Amino acid sequence: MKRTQPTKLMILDAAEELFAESGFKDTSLRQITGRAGVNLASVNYHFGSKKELIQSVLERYLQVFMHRLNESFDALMNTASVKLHDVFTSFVEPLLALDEVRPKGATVFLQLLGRGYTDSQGHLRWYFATHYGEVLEKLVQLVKRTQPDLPDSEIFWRLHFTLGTFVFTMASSDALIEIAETDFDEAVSLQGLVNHVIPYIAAGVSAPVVGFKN
Amino acid sequence: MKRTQPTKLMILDAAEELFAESGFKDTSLRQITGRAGVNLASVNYHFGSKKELIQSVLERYLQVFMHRLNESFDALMNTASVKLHDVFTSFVEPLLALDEVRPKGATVFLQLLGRGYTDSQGHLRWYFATHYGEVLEKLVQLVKRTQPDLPDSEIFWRLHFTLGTFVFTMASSDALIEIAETDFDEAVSLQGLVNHVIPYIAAGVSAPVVGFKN
DNA sequence: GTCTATAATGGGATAGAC
DNA sequence: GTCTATCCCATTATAGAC
Repeated sequence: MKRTQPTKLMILDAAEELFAESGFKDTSLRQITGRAGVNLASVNYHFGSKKELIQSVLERYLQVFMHRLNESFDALMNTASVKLHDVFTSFVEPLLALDEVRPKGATVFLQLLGRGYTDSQGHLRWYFATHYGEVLEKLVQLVKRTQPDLPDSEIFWRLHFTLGTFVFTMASSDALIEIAETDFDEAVSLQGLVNHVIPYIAAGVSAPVVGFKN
Repeated sequence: MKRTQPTKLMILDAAEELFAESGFKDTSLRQITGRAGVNLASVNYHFGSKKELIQSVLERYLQVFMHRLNESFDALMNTASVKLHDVFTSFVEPLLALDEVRPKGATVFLQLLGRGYTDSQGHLRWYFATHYGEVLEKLVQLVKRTQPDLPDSEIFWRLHFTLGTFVFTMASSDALIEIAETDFDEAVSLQGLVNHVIPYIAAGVSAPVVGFKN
């Protein structure tokens, strides 16, 4: 009853907060162990290196999120008429489920995602493709079904635009929510922010196709 | 005739390349002076500190870009019927003008913008608001004119989503263009990428307004 | 203005006692 | 598993000769 938490968990919890706030490179092991109240050397004992610590932090969320997202997609693929809005809405439940992994889990995860994408030069993209390619493929199939006239390459572009919208928005969600509060008297939660962004990206992905000059 | 270039310029040119590639934090003064072929100490002599060097690199582009963008907006505001698509298209000319500042200037500028927004925790957002608030205000006015039914707060949200789409896309433009090349046999230039993204963001901003739960 | 040399700091990682 | 002490490295920045 007096035990607080295993050191390994304390490190993970402190690390993810700091990573989300300041990015991976700008967070030192000394800051992490300081906040966690554990010894500096314990990071290397439990994780081997800072790099592996970063991976562990991300994986704790990715496992839960991707598993649930996969199930959401499966359910949707067995549905008669799928709307694009439904495809993006199926991200919501898996995302909010992360609040059970950790307090503020959904927010932190999205911020980490943003950090991972911009800090580490495509490393995360490669990790996604190799570890969760199957889930991503289902996403493409679902979008394809709702937008049968969209060429494959255009789906590729628009899903990447969407990723950018989402990741950037969530990486700066704290600032955005604060501005909305002070400038527009709107008290917005993370869920509310997601509700705002879904119509935006759904409209973008389903925009009419025009002739392009590349 | 034998003079290559002033040291100060050599530093700026080398710095912006490395910053765009790897971010501000991940680029050391040693890398910069190494590529520029100048002495390490000259950075502090000419710029005072790394921080001021970063500012100088950004300002060289921002001055040109914002000045031209302001003119584009002025021209548009004197036009009878403005379409949303026109508003976003008015970013194109000021952007491409940056290729005259430096080779690959437009690409580099957009990548720097992405870096600045994600690396430095809202510092750049504040800089924008204080130095170029007038131009941003014109943007809001123009969008308002094309979307009279959109509440102010919704314009705020959607313009930030748009910023995210744009910045993220451009920060990873190299990777995206390479993927399009290998996976879809599409040879896309930066201009082509911009052409792809404009319909997406225009559709997002003009999406129908729905009732929200915040 | 440019150079060498070096100060001052902070980073990740580890050896070895407990 | 945990701690102290330390190593080794890279960084930014500066002092001072030229």
